Amino acid sequence: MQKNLVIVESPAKAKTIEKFLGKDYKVMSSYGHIRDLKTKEFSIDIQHDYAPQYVIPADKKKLVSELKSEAKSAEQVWLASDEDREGEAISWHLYEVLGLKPENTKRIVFHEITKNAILHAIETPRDIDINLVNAQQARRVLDRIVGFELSPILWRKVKPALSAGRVQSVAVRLIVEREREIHDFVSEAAFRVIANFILPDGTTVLKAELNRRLKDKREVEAFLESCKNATFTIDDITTKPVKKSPAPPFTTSTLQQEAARKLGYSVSQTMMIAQRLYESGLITYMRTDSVNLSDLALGTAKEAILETYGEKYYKFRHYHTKSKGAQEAHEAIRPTYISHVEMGGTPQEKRLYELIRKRTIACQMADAELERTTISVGISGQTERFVAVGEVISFEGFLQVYMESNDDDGEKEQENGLLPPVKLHETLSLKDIVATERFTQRPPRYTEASLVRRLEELGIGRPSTYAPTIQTIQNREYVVKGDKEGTERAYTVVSLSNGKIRETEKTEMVGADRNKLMPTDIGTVVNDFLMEYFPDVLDYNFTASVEKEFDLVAEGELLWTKAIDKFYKIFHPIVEATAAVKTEHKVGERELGIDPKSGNPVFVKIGRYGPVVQIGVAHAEDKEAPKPQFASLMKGQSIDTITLEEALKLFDLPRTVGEYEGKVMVAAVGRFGPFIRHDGKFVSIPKDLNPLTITAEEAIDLIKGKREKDEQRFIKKFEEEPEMEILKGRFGPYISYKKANYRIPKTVADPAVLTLDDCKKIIAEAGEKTTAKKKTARKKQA
DNA sequence: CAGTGAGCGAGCTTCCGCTTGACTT
Repeated sequence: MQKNLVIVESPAKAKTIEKFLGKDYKVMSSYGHIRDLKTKEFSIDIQHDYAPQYVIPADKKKLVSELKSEAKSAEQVWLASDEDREGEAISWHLYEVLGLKPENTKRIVFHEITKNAILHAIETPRDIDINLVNAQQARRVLDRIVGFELSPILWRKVKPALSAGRVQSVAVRLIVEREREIHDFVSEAAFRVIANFILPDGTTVLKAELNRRLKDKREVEAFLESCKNATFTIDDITTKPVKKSPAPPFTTSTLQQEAARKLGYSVSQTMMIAQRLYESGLITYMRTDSVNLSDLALGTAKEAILETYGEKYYKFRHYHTKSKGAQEAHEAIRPTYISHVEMGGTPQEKRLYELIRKRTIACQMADAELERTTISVGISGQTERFVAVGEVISFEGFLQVYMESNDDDGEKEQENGLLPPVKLHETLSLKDIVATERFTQRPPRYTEASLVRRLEELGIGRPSTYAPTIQTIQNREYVVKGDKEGTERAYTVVSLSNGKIRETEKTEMVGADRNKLMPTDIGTVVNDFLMEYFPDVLDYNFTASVEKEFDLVAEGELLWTKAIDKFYKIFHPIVEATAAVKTEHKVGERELGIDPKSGNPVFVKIGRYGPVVQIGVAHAEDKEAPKPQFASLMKGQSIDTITLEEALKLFDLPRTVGEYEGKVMVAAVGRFGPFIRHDGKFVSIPKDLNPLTITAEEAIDLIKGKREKDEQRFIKKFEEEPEMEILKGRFGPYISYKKANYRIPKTVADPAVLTLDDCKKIIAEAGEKTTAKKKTARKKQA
């Protein structure tokens, strides 16, 4: 017999709120949305004003029936989902699905999870805001139309199972365009000139840089020549105070960026760890775009700062969320209790918690004060000067606790440290001058985190979707996260020392990248295709402009169906027209030339299974005609750059490498990369070897190596039961029996002592579990 | 730190945003 039922979005929230409200209230969670469009069908009735067909997903049925029965027996139902568009829609769906009545249903919102805030919310209920709900429906329907009309075009024109959408397609575009910028980038060289002077004391060195870079070697030589007999005098010393302010508290996107820079976590790793911290009650909600801090948090941060650092270090700061229509449904990401320093958990969790705690405290601390000193060294007879800049921290302020990192992975500018004491008009003696050829930097490739930052700047995607979007564009093989080897570049160093000018050639590695996002052939082809036919959807401002429409809907000034209709009337005809274009050649196809052996044309294109070379064309009607030949491109090759010669070489595979133990060895490229087949067994060919050039000796070494490794995998075999094996795997020892694998219980200290009967027992015990698991695994795949 | 190892004619595939789950053999 419950008097009141409160429904919130997340179970962790439900737990805390229940404590505040006492025994007259039962608090349950909807676990996000409880109803959505069907997953496999279009589910929008275009003819009838875009009516959406909503269903309750299978995994929500049980929850919904529980909510329904609780709602029935409650005197009053309180819908307490978040205050934003999605939250309002969740409340509305609950209202509809649970069959709630207006007289005993109330909609409440609160901005922080404290007793006072919740009690206040209960005292000031309102009704469901149907305009806000309609803005959400418009957003949902638009995304479905875009996704489900564009994707099938890609299946027909490019490759099956591809996808396109308002968010993911722009993410891919950013990466494709950045790669083109990098490709087209021409670096410019200039000489950076650094002098080392000796102060009058005869020992102290002052390092200073010329106030401009010199164009070329001739200019450098002329300049150095002119310095040979010049005098160097300190002609100016200025000192001015500089202030630095702390960064605002974490949102999802800034947390992802800082955790990547400072801790090296991937975007999804950060979210998983943050989720655990949230569930343990250590931090506030981790999916938020708000930089707002509750009064309680501001108060405890103040206390912590006063106690640890003193009054001088404290400064009250209030941060405002930039996005218009400020949906301060959540707070910034912060520790639940700022006084809480030590915590249990894994080292990863500890490090992320510490990062969040420090950032939160720092944002309420005083500015750091620095003194920047600039020393100018004049050169007799010249207008150029050498300049030395040094910074001294006069008051640490927030830097005591936390300093935000930046992305630059370019060349490190010299640290501005402390400068030696000097006097104005002092004459310095020259130790040496070194002019080093430096090049302008190409634009950087995106990391996961910097892509998230860019998407957020464009207003595309939400905190809950950044990580999944990055996953999707990689799953579709539009983008790969990987390393790029650098290239060697020569540069010149010209120096003046002991009155002599010397020139040396040096080399450096440039352009190497680790863990960066790069487009694949598929990503590039799909992007170019979409850019050609659907530039409006791919426009960086598309989301912003439809959001403006949704805002009008939310304010009740525009019918949501009108907003959708306006878009659909323009969009759908293009879809129809594009689908109707019969192309003989696939999108992105390129002719390389003629195969000298057969005289047939050679193409590269995106095939059913990825990039492929094709010789000859198919003749569907003529069964006698020779079929075209196919060969997949190898890793590192691209349909944009592959030459006819390279393409024809691919047809040399599979290739017989030689014989070993009386059996042939064949090199080929399979689904998982290049391999050697020998005696019915497969061995992968490592990166540094090529299946086109691998020798018999190298292949035999690989086979031997593989055999050795296989031996080490076995912990135990049983003669009486050859199908039973104990093996070493990635997750520890396991039993393999009749092609199925079984985990060894943790109670077994040494798996090598297990007998055949022990193994059979383990299998029998695990038997029921595994069959159940397999069923769910299959469901997931379907 | 394992396992896998083709094809280019069906079938099925797909969106974005809200939320955790049951578990790695």
